[in-house]
Amino acid sequence: MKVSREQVAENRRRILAAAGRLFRARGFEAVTVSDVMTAAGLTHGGFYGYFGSKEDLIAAALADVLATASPMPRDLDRYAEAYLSAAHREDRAGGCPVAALGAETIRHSSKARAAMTDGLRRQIDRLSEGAGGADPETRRQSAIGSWATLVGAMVLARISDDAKLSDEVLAQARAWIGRQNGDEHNHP
Amino acid sequence: MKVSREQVAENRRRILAAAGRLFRARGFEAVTVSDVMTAAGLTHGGFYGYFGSKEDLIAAALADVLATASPMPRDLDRYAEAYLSAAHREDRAGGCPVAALGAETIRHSSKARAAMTDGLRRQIDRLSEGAGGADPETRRQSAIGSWATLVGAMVLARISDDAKLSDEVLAQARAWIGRQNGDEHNHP
DNA sequence: GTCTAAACATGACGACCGTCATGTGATTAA
DNA sequence: TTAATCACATGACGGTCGTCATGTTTAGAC
Repeated sequence: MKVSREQVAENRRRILAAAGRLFRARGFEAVTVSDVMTAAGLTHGGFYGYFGSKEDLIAAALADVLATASPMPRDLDRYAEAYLSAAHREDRAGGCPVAALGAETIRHSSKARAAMTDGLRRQIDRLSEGAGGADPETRRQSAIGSWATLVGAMVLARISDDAKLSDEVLAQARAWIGRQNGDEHNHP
Repeated sequence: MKVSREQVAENRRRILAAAGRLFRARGFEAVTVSDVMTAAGLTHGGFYGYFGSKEDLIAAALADVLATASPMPRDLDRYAEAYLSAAHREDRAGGCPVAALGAETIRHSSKARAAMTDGLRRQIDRLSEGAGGADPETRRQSAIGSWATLVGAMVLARISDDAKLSDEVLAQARAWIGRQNGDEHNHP
């Protein structure tokens, strides 16, 4: 049962996409190689024709998800509004890989960690462009501070089993970021 | 081989302490019941005299760690300085359980999640006391925004395999929080 | 059209984990 | 001092997971 070249390419894409979603939803360790292959429409045996090990898949899936980042809105406030939404909080499988898997990545391969670090660098650069202020160093500070706030607020909002508290965390974090940016413009 | 009443109490304390450290260091799933019992100086068989299941242990260990929070410094800036330190970044096993396990807790028992939510509520209250500003609602916003920034910055700093970038994340997040508090005092 | 190599399904393997049954020896209450 | 209880060690059980060997089928080259 050989398969066409295009089919192979699409299978690889499907495996990566399935792994990316499953890992974000359940974490690296709770997802089985068999789970990923089944979700990709295959059986577990073919896996090792695509990746050398589960650890390799983790690194590849992370790099894949991080490569296709969401488009950057005009400014940081718009980005925060979209990121800190209830829809994003509910959609772990399709949401930010840093908020879902950031804390777990440290314990895996150096390639997985390198992929995350690369994503962090690119995200800081992207957010710097959308930050207010003339001084590049100030914009970089806003980018790092805002990104930390966004990731942390999403983790906290997902922790809370009290919907009211969870909503408040999202709203207050949005306001907190807005307060920073607003202050920026008002400064001499 | 019975054991004295005090020994039982100390064993329980040792099991919880070992579980708290191991979970923070390796995550819930990578830690074995046997690992915890060995670290507590016992063998795996006695575990089910103390807890009904591993899931129960997770909830109890989380509640235990969250109950003994670090003392609140005078103001939010001092707290951020201590939290966003290189020492804390390195000490996963003894550090903040939210930064280490927050994202994973969602996938476990409702008791574990409730313990985390309770910890979040208490932390917001604690940080509100150290926040600047006269208006209680503004102080609460500073507490939530700062806490999100602290947790997120620690996650990001631990992700980076580039020490320079990791240090910068900690420093910029500290400055970002300080900018908020500083602005606060200067406002009319 | 034939041959070959490759992709995937099936199935099996060793290892490990959570859990529980049983035995044993010390503690505590009488 | 003795009897009954209880905490823990030992060991075993299903179940599951990552990985690999093998067989089967078909795409692609000649």
